[in-house]
Amino acid sequence: MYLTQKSIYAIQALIFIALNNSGEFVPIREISNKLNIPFHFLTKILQVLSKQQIIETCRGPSGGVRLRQDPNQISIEQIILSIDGDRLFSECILKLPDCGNSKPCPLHDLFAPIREELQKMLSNTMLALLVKMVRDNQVKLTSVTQVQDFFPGQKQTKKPDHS
Amino acid sequence: MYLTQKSIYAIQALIFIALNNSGEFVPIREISNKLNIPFHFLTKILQVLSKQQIIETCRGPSGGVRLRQDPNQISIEQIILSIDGDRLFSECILKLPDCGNSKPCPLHDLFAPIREELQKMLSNTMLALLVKMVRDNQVKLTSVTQVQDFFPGQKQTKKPDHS
DNA sequence: TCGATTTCGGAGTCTTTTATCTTATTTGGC
DNA sequence: GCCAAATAAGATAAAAGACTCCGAAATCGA
Repeated sequence: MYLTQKSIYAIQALIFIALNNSGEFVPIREISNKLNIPFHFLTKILQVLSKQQIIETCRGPSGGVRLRQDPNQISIEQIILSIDGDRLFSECILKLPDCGNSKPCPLHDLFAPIREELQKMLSNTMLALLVKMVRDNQVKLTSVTQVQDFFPGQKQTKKPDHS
Repeated sequence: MYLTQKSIYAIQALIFIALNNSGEFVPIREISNKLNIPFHFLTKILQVLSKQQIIETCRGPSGGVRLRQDPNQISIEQIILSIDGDRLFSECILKLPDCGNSKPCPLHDLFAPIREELQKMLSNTMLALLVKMVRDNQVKLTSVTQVQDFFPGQKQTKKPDHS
């Protein structure tokens, strides 16, 4: 309703990448498997984040992706803007093409403060905070997974990959 | 981004119907023409609003639709709920199926107050208020139309209908 | 250098939402 | 009773969003 599936995947993936932020590249396939995100779809999302300088990629064996910026510097707003553009923050609620302050739609003025607050919240929320919450097990990143499952415990039940 | 096209059309149509709230039935074709809403699509939306007791319909010559409730009693929230259900107010931002207060998603707690405020605003905003704003020409209902155009002024340039 | 592994990028498919078409059914007036 | 005007409802089509496939390019290790 608020975010596209792309943005959702982008946020989840970046949290996962930041969790493994040891300087090594995380293979996209691993992200896809652990978070249950369709592999090829994720690939394209990460390509966008790469062009936006949020992550960097490396091909070949032991390649993958890693953060290019400090997770304390990456806001959730920035992620959403990279993937969805600014529709969430600026498009008219009733989709009137020229809705603005001079001749707004009936909901414009009522909505404006709320979406402003939303944008403020998202621009003040840094990736690092969400990562901390996941790491402390206060929140979950997927419907079934616990943090422990993200890290090389032992016998990884090999799931069929989502290619 | 926030509302589906159906909800948007529903809100616009109800404002238009309330503008013509003289006790007579407003033909759906007229709403469709004046607001540039696809006729058959609008028909189905209004059928839902009819089942929800928000409007009543009448077939046959000089038939159409009219409000069943006082526009002061119809909230925008109610319209959205009728058409889209409560997804806007309750569905997890990251679409985690079991995101709740016990084990939420990373954005749950940050989003909660904002969407609560959104719901409060929409439940406090009554159709009558939006109607007044349109009537007073403070806001516009479609991208091009002025209030005067809604009422039988004179030579109506007959547009091709959107069937 | 070769082969395996991984991302890149273009094209194509599937699914959901939005919109259209067609055939009833109801209603009112003559 | 019949015709015209309107909504009701089901089937179909188009557009957008979500997802897949495949060949190419880069990289690493043997």
